[in-house]
Amino acid sequence: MEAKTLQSVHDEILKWYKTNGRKDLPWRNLKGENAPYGVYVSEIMLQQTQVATVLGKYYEPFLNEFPSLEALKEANEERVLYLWRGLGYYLRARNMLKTARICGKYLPSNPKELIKLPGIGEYTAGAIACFGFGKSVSFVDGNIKRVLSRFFALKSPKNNELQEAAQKILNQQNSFDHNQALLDIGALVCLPLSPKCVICPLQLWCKGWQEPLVYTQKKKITYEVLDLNLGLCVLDGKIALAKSEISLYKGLYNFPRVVETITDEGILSFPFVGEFRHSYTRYRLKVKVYLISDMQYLQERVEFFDFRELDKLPMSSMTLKVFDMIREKKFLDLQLQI
DNA sequence: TATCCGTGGCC
DNA sequence: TGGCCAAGGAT
Repeated sequence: MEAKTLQSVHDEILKWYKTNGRKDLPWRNLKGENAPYGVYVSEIMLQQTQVATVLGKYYEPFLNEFPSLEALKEANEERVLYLWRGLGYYLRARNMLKTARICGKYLPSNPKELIKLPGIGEYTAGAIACFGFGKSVSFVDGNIKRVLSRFFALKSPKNNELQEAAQKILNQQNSFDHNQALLDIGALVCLPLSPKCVICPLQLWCKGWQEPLVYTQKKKITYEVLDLNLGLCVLDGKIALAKSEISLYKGLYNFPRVVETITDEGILSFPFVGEFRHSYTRYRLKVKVYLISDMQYLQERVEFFDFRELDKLPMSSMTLKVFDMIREKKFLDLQLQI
């Protein structure tokens, strides 16, 4: 691309950004020495997660409780996971704590250093360097990948080709607005299935706009349906929960699974509390909850919690759904007072 | 390289 | 309603 053309591309991108870009994102308006930390928190939360979700319930409460990397460093893991309740991909939260403890007071500003930290990959390292430290660096996320693939007509491009494309089109004079503009164009204009090429500031130079779907083909997900039988076990007004030690929901408190016992009636003969559907990644769960009075029918080692302690524990959305269901059914009201 | 790791919202 | 998606990283 000629220098003159590139200049026009940069101008159009920034012009579009000034009138159409998202200026309301709190992590794009941070000042002072803690700006990199705020950007860091936002970038981790935004991994595979919608902006609206992060904005709604998670970003500000987290920054209020842990306003700096130094504050986060002193946190205990359960509290960090608690603030992550329902956000998903809980490894992110545990890795943030690890990173804070490794770094101490400040994050490094160099992408090559950032990427060595747990939970920070190629995209996040570049985004922190650019948005947090004002470095003139390029990076590629799902949005930018789509924009660049279409712009340069790259069919199933390899990672290094995308990185080179991003570097080639980077606006060194204003990388912050340029990169944020590319993210916004991807999110608002260059949509996966129905791109709005008519209003796109890049259409004049885009090599892929006439057949945009060619560049966004994805693998089909094979969903799997699973039954999950959980036990509601209450002793002396306390409820049994198991802290996960496997990668799924690691560090969170879950209802224990029930051992399968074959009876004449069917698989399980325990009193039935209720059921609901829940899905995660490629699994569709039908979750059934049974009342269990004998711990020997529980598959996991459990701890017992008073109902007053429950609201302080880190939990997944699935576990919160179990509590919602119990509450709705007025089940165990007397025993648990919930 | 492919799979695992969550969730809520959309149509 | 069910398939699909959204500012990825770790293994």
